[in-house]
Amino acid sequence: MGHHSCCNQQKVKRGLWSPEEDEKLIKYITTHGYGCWSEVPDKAGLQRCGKSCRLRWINYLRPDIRRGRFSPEEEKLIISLHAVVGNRWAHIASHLPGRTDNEIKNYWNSWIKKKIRKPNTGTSTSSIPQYSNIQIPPTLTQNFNSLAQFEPLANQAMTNSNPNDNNSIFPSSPIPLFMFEAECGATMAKDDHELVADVGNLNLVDIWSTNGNQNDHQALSPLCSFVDHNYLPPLMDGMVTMGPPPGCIGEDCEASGSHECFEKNELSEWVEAQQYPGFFIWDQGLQGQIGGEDLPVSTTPKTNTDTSVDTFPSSL
DNA sequence: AAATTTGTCAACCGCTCCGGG
DNA sequence: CCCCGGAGCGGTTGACAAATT
Repeated sequence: MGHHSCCNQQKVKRGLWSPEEDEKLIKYITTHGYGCWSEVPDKAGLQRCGKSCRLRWINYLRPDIRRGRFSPEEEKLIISLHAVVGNRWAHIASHLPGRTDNEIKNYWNSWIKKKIRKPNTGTSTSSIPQYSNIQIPPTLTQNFNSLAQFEPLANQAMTNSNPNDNNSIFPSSPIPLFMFEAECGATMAKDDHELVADVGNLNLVDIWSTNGNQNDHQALSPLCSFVDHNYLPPLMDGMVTMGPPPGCIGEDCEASGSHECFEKNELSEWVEAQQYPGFFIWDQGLQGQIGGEDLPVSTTPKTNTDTSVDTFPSSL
């Protein structure tokens, strides 16, 4: 009869909500509150399934909803949180009062589409547009000058960032300082990401792995921690673009860019040789700046002829 | 100016988790 | 222990709007 399991009513309306339906739902919820969504349609006189009512209320009708464009601060928050927790929209939304996971997800998806529109050709040409004026959040710019400074925080991050724990507090940890994916998000397998955190000191270059292949990296990296991460944060002021570094360990390294990880010292040496202190530089145009030093992009020996300077939403 | 492509966004679908029986 | 139903989550769709050709 009903072609949908959650909708047992005779006539179940779907699609966009009419103002009249909204009014009914608002009236019902504001007077009765909600306990069981599946009984809301009946009691409110709506030809909808409970799930649809819940979604409508949560995403659009509840009084504390915040509408309109994301503020620059909100956008920055989303970007930095997403860099850490990946597509955990509800988690990100919990840091933005009045915003919903759906809204943030939509925003990110259209934003990301811009970012990865041009397919990655496998050369060092970045398909990632360069954005300006994005402030790196304070937790990402802290400088660490010694392992002794860094290690307690890393341990804390490890302790608190159980990938199986939805309530992991990883985002509020001072770790990571900054992370990058080994490859362009456009071509990367979702669960095969490698992240590198540079703590502003070449001795402390470390490899971070997503939970896709964490075991591989755990053995190599004493400070390894796990984050769920799908896409890079955008390039920021002072970031540079270069080809993949040498010294990659692993057979598919050449072909795929850098699917395997680097020995700590090899990567450190290589980074040092680039004469860009404060940076580490990574595969295929994805690299970053640590510690707030702005090196002009023009100093980059760039092989990059990228002209796709997509504009970041104007409010930034 | 019409047709086509691209973008936006609310809503849907299927899945997992969890708690009660 | 399993089964069931509801809540919540994230990927995806599709209607409509906007942009482009």
